Amino acid sequence: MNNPDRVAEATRLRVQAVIDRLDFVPNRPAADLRSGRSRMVALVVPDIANPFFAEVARGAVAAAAEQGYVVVLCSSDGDPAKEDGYLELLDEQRVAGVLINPVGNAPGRLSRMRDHGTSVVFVDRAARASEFCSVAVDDVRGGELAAELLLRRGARELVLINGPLALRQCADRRKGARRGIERLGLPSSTLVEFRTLSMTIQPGVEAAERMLKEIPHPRSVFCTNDLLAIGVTRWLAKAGVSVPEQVEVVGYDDIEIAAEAPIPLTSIRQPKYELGRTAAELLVRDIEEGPAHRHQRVVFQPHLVERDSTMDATPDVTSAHPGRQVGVPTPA
Amino acid sequence: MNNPDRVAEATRLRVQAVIDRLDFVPNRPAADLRSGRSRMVALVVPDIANPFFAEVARGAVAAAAEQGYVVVLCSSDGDPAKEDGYLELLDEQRVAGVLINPVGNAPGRLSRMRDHGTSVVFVDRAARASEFCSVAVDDVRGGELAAELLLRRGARELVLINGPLALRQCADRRKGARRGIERLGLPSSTLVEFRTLSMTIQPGVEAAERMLKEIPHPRSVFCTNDLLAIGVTRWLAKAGVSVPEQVEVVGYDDIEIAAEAPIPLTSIRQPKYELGRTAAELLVRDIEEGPAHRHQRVVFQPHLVERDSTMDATPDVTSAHPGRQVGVPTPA
DNA sequence: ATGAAAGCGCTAACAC
DNA sequence: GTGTTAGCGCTTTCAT
Repeated sequence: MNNPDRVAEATRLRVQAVIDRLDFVPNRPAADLRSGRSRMVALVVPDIANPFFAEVARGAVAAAAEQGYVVVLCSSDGDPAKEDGYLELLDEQRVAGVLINPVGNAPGRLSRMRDHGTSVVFVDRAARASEFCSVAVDDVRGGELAAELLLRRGARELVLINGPLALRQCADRRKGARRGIERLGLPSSTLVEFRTLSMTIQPGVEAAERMLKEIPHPRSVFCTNDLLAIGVTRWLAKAGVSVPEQVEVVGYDDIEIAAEAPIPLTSIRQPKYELGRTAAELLVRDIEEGPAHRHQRVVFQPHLVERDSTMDATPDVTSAHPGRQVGVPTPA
Repeated sequence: MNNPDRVAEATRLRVQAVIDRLDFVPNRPAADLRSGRSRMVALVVPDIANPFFAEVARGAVAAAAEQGYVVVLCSSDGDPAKEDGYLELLDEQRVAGVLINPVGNAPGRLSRMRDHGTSVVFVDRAARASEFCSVAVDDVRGGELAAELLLRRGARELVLINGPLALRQCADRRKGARRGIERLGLPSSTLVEFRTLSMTIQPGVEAAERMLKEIPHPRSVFCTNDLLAIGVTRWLAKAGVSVPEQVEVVGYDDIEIAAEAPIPLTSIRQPKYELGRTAAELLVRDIEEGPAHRHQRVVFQPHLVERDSTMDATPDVTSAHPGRQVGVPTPA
């Protein structure tokens, strides 16, 4: 049945007939038990409904499917206890591997699972290459891209609307903005930062209000995510400041509504799908190469999507609604 | 090990010590194979990243967890072939049950799976009660709620911005609007419908443009989803028509950005989480009751969430930002 | 209260 | 090319 070509045609047909008649469905867990192999892997993320992870999941599922693997989706709700519960479950289920964006200090359990023979790949989080494979996106470079775009016309200040620095993304994107400023030979005082407690629309509105009190005529604002940016543009509109003529605004993440906002938003896009694909490919390699496998770190480059919230850098090209992509994703 | 109380304390401790020392993890598939039972169920939906299904999933996962079951998430991407692939996989994995919002004509395979002993519950889609359990939301009632709200001030026309009637939701919500009009003793010509090909922001913008050409001074607009409504309000703003003073607008689904829109949107909320919970509860009942199980249909009632895009029906109550809920969810 | 034995559905290794 | 066999890790039953 599993090697249809190694069997006489007549027998094959006879078997097939019986399969159809009895409506036979093979018992996969039994097969896996016997063969000691499984083609099931898991993706564990804080929130599968988050567009970022949803797209990562698509990529991972597609790549896994190509290699004959299936992916089960686990959403830990950002709760370390739930995450650990899922990992325990997956361990018991004897999945062949796990793709994970850990929220808790999962490494302990993950190390044990790996010692059991379960492959592990970190997603959107760099891991020590000696321990696990990992795929991530270069957030520092993303911040740099935003800063370079905003400062290209000679603005003397760059406002950064940022979330909690405890989030690696926020810290990295700020570092990138700083680096961009440095590269252009501007003083570090060019960067003026306003911090929010959470990264949603309303805090963005409030941050913009604070900003205008301190800096009545900002030229350029970099928000470390799109929701903040939408909040900022909303307040600017209310205050009668026109975007992009008076202020240019750049967001981050390129979520779906960035293109659909009242003023379509220039943003930094992360290669989410590719992130998922690559993670799954690494995982399958890890699984199939066994102990011989050498872990590796892959870092993707983000790229700029220019829309109406910034002015055309190259006025001879029409800014299309879906956004022109500048730069190319580069696995490193 | 599975009945720690039926064993001498000393032995229990000795066993536990060995478990810890060897880092032993029980093999669940092997246990299931032997016992012929499984506590794994699946949720198959067109798009797990869709906020509606994401919330359904949360409810289902929570309810299942309470009963000791785990839920694996499958996103069929609205592709009948992928859906069927997942069902085949789940059949082979010998899951105990399946929660499904079918996109293809899955009933054939589902009937076979049920005959194999796999329980099946339809989600957000009524099933013939003789075949499967099902949970759904009353979209007709939702349309009626919207129409009643919009017509309460004596408007003589109700504009309906609707998607393709091929979608049951669109057809049902329209039917509800009609029923509302009828209830109020108004002529059926009160309803003026504009149709879009898809239910996103841009088609909403375009529909609003068409609407204003035909009806220069609409009083009330009901959009059969929130994205259409956001598009509509965007065009109205551009055209200088004020919401809600000149036109009241009601959306549907109460997605997250409905509350975050420039004009927070009045919408119809569906009890998504409860839908998932109830579906999972029915599924577990089906699984555990075995062949004795009687299938049942559960229908939830949607409710109105009033925000700034409609005027206060009861001016003495402050319209809070998160929205006042009118009406109570009612399993029927 | 504990141990021994059978067997769930399948695959791999071997003989025919 | 085809049939036979042992055994994956566990639960269940039965004997001690």
